[in-house]
Amino acid sequence: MAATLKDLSRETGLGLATLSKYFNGGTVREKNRIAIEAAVKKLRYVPNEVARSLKTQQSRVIGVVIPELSNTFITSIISSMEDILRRHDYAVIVCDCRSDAKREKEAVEFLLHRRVDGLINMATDPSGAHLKAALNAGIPVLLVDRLVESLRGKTSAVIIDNIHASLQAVRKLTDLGHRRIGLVLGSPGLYTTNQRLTGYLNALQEAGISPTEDYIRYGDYTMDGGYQAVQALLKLKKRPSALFVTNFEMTLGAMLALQHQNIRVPEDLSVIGFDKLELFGEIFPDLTLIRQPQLSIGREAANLMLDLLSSHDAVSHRIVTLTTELSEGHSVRSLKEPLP
Amino acid sequence: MAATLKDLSRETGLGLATLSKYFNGGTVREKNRIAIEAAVKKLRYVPNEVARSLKTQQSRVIGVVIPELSNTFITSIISSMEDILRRHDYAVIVCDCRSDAKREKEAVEFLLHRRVDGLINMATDPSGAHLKAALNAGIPVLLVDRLVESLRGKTSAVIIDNIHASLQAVRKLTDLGHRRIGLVLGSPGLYTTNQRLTGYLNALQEAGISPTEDYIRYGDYTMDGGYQAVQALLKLKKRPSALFVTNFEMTLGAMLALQHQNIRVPEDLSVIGFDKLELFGEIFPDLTLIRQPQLSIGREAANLMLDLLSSHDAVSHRIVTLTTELSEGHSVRSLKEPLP
DNA sequence: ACTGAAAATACAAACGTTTTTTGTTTCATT
DNA sequence: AATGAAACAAAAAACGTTTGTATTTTCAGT
Repeated sequence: MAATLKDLSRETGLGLATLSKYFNGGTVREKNRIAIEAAVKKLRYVPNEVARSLKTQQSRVIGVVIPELSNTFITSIISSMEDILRRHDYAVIVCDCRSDAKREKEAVEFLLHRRVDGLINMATDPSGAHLKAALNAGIPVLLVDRLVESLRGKTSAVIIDNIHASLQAVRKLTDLGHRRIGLVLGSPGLYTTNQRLTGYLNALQEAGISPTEDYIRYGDYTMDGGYQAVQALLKLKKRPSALFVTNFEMTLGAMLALQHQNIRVPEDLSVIGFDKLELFGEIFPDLTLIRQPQLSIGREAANLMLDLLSSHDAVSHRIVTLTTELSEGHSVRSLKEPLP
Repeated sequence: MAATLKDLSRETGLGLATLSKYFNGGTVREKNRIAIEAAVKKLRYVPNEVARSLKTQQSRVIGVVIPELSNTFITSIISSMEDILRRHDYAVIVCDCRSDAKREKEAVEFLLHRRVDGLINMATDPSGAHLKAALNAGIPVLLVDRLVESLRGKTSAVIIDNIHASLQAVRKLTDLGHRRIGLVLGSPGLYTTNQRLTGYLNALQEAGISPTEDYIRYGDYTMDGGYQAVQALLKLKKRPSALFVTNFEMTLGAMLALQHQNIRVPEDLSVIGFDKLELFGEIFPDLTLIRQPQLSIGREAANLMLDLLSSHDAVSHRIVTLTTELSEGHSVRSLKEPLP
């Protein structure tokens, strides 16, 4: 059906080598160029990337393994990543593993069979076991958003400065006189959970506050988890005067819980959230929150991967840390001034 | 680096054909099976899908071209699609064209170069020009969510019954005595826009109401568009008593506009929206709306594509139409009963 | 142990490129 | 007219599989 180089060769009378050279950016004589282009149009020739991949031993495909496709934080990262990679002629195969470690491992194996040139992973399995095969195969692995301890030094990564983000948020609260600060974290064990907890503890220490176990809650990074966590916090005898919620879904859940309990923000309770996303920004427009630069994360990841692919000099792994921004709304009040 | 069949052949003393047969589900002698499995483990052999693709002339890759990756309606379809396809050993390359017809065409070409076995497209360009190359190449094309008129009979499709969905919603309103019904549509020219308008007009006719041009607004399927459209509707001398908003983002925008204008739902205005999505359901929990079965759309699309791929009997194109559901909340009131 | 059929295997060609080698043509420069 | 470089042709090997044909092995039935 589809035309091949051989057909082109017959049509133009040129040799395979010349044609191959033409398609790979080499120079050919003007009249040959014209002949080739005419033949391409006539025979509707398109280069067969599969054959090319086999010969060059690179597929020009990047595998991306993520915990969840239906998550705007993740898709906006992927979107900006894919954009850049495709512009460099790399295709992206995305595998959604539904936050399931077994599926994640299968996805990595699936991608290795397909001989992807590189792997980008937002890790579900904190042990990193799923990535061993990829590292053995010698293909570059790039972690996004979550570091994997056991792979320190073996992979590159693009992350945000979680500790500082958390520190910054909580410091804001202590600066304004808050001493009872509730923290809503993701699932225990995850990299970002640990980091954001550390930042919180650092900020408390800085302010000379000793942490209260009851104020630290785990909400699984889901809206419902955030909702439950806040409900629990509100039931405490000594209620917190402020909340820091460490991802977007949980922030949404937290706000709903507060709304349902008729708690005013910031009069009754101060709140700092996480990840302003377009649509939701309009619903709770005045929230103070930590913003992650999703577009930059995607861009850095794509560029770093392209670097890794072009420099074969093996093991120069880089960890790119991006900074977050504290976007000030009106959901935090100072305890030092009385309410009007 | 990576082991090949030849290495396995050397290691086990078996021929290539035998090994190939083994990997493709054929039977080999017990002792050979054991030898092969040992060698696979020892040499860490993984089949090279690229070589396999070249030989078999199928890439086992499906290309998916969508207008926007950061859209939960779309990603939830893709998610369920990818799940099924991967289980059948098909990889999915997703190309986000940002609702740009030029990018869409480039994406299709990109995928054709990679010799995808099939193409799934939620079309941005209503003319369908971008798909010609794919049809010429003879690969199956499957449209999702949006039909392309010019391709009638040349592609399969999975859609919802837009006319009926719209009819059902608007009939609900007329049944309750509403006669001034505002309609917020997507971008002019899009398939779904036209269909949903038709359903609206049919319902009006059924109720003996002649349509008012002022009540029909285009909101581009964006939240902001919905917001603006509703604001314009509210400025009319004869305000509508009810609204039907035809996608999720616009429904959100509409609700915000109403909130900002202190319009009570349903006391002051009845509203029927579109596409309940998890997170938002909690924010406006009592909305009456049309629900699309995203998971089913994805599932049907995947299965239909698998069908198309296995049956080479060319031109048996099928259009699968799924039904929507009117999910009743409390955002619609009857004009036949006085307010309490 | 002998036969015959079925199962298992070996061999080689093919898929569509890239790349190397060897040798030829083209064409501007001296 | 001679020189040299760039462009070209032709042929062949290679990438790692699959597959058709031909050959060998296996083993039940005698």
